Amino acid sequence: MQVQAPKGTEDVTPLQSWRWQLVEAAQREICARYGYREVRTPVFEHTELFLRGVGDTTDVVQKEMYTFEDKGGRSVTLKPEGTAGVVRMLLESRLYAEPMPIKTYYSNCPVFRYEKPQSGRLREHHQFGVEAFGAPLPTVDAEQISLAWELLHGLGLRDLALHINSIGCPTCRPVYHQRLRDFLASKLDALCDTCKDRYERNPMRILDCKSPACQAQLVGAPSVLDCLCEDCQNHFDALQQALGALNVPFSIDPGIVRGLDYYTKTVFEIIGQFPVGKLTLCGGGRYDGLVEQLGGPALSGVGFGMGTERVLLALAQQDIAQAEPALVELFLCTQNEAARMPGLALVKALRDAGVHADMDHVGRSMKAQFKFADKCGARLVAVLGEEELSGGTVTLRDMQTREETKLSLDGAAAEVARRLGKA
RNA sequence: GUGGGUGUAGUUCAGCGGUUAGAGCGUCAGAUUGUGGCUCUGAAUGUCGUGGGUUCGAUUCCCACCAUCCACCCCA
Repeated sequence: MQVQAPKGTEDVTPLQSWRWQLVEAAQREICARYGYREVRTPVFEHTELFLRGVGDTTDVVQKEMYTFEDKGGRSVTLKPEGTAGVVRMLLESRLYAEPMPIKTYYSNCPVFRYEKPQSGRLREHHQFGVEAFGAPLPTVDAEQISLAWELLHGLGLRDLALHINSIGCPTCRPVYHQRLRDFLASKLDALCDTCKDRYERNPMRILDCKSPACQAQLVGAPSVLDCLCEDCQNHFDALQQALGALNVPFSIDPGIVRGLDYYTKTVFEIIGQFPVGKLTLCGGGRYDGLVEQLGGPALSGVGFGMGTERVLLALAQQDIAQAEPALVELFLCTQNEAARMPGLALVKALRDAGVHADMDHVGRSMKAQFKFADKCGARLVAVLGEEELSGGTVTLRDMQTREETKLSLDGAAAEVARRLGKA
C-alpha cells in the first residue's frame, strides 16, 4: 500500500456512509423544526478573518491553523471553526438587512486543525453547528442548547452532561481578570509556563489548565460568576430559567472557558463519559461583539459546533444500534444470457417506478445471485429465466415468506411498486 | 511540540533465530437438475512497514526512519 490518506484524515467508505446520513438527516430535521436555515461557506477563507475573528492569542490560531499562500500571494486558511465564515457571509451578503433574527445552521462542515491526532481528534473533522444573529435574549441561547440536547438524545445517546457558565462581557470581564490576577499574583511561580504567559494576556484560560500544579493554585480562586455586571447576571439567570422551562438539566461549571476569544456571556459544553474517555460533543456560546469586531453592525450572535465524528464515536461507544437501510428492495436474478437484456429493461422499469432495484453484473450462477441478493437485504427477488421469457412473465419471490408468484412482465414494475408501498 | 504502545493475508490477530508463515471472520467456488439466510467441503491472497546492523542464517534480536494508535497540550 503506497498511497494513503493524509495524517489525521478519515474516509467515509460505502460501508459507513449510511451512519453519517442518519446523523445528518436528524440534524436537518431538527433545524427545520427550530426554524434554522442551512448555509454553506467556503472551505478556506482569508487568514485575516480568523486572526481577527477567532482571536490571535488562541491556541487554535497560534499553532493549529492550516495556513498557506496561494498562487496569487494571498494568505488563506482552511477553516479551523465554523462561526467566522458565517459571520463573514452575513456581512458580505448584507443579511443583516433581513428581518431579525437570522437563524442558520451548517451540516457536515469540514474543519481543519493541525494537531496530533488521537481518539476523537482529527486534523480534518466535520461539524454541525447553528448560529443565530440579532437575537439578544437568553431564550435563544436556551433554544440552541435544547436543540443540541434533543438532537443528541434523539440519536439515542445517554449519560450526557450539560455544563453552562457565563464569562461576562467587555464591561465586567476586565474586573474579573483583575481580581483573578490579584488572587494569583503571589502564586505565579507555582504555575506552569503556559499559564505564566496567560497571566497577563488572558488569565481566565488558567482556569482551563489541566496541570495539577495549576489546579492546586486555583483552589479558592474567585469565580467569574461573582463579578458579572447586572446585564450579564440577568442574562445568566434568565438562561437558567429558560433551560428549566425546556426541561434541560444542567450544571453550572465556572471552569468552562472556551478556547475561542469571541465568546461573551453564555458558554456551554455537552460532555459524555465513554469507554475511550471524556468527549466534548458540543460546545458553543454567545458572541455579541464578533459581528461588530469584523466590521459589521452591532449585532448579537449565539452558536455552537458539534463534532460529527465524535457523535458517531459516541454512538459506537454506547453500542447504539442504528438500522442500516437495505441496499436494494428487489434483486433480479437472471438465469441465462438471454435473460440479461430483458432483465436490464425490467430493472429500469422498476427504478422508474421508484423501486430500489438491481441485478447481476458479474455473471454469477443463480445460487450466487440469490446469496448476493440476500446480502444486499433484498425483500424481493425477481427471477427471469427460460420459462419466464417464453411466457412473457417474471417470477417474484418474497425472501421472508418464500412465497413465489408469477407476474406478467409488462405489469411487474407497477405491481412490485404497489407491494412495496410506493404506488 | 513532548511521552508511551503497535506495525505479519481484505480484516482481527497468532507465531518462531533455521525447510513450503498460520487461525477466525470476510471474499470466491462447490454440496446433481433455475432459488438465499444455517451447515459442510475446497480455493485464492502476504516483498511478515522501510532501510541498515548482529548472525552461517532474521518475519523473529538491535538501531534508525516511516506509518499508525494512545496520552499530554488544546479542542468538536
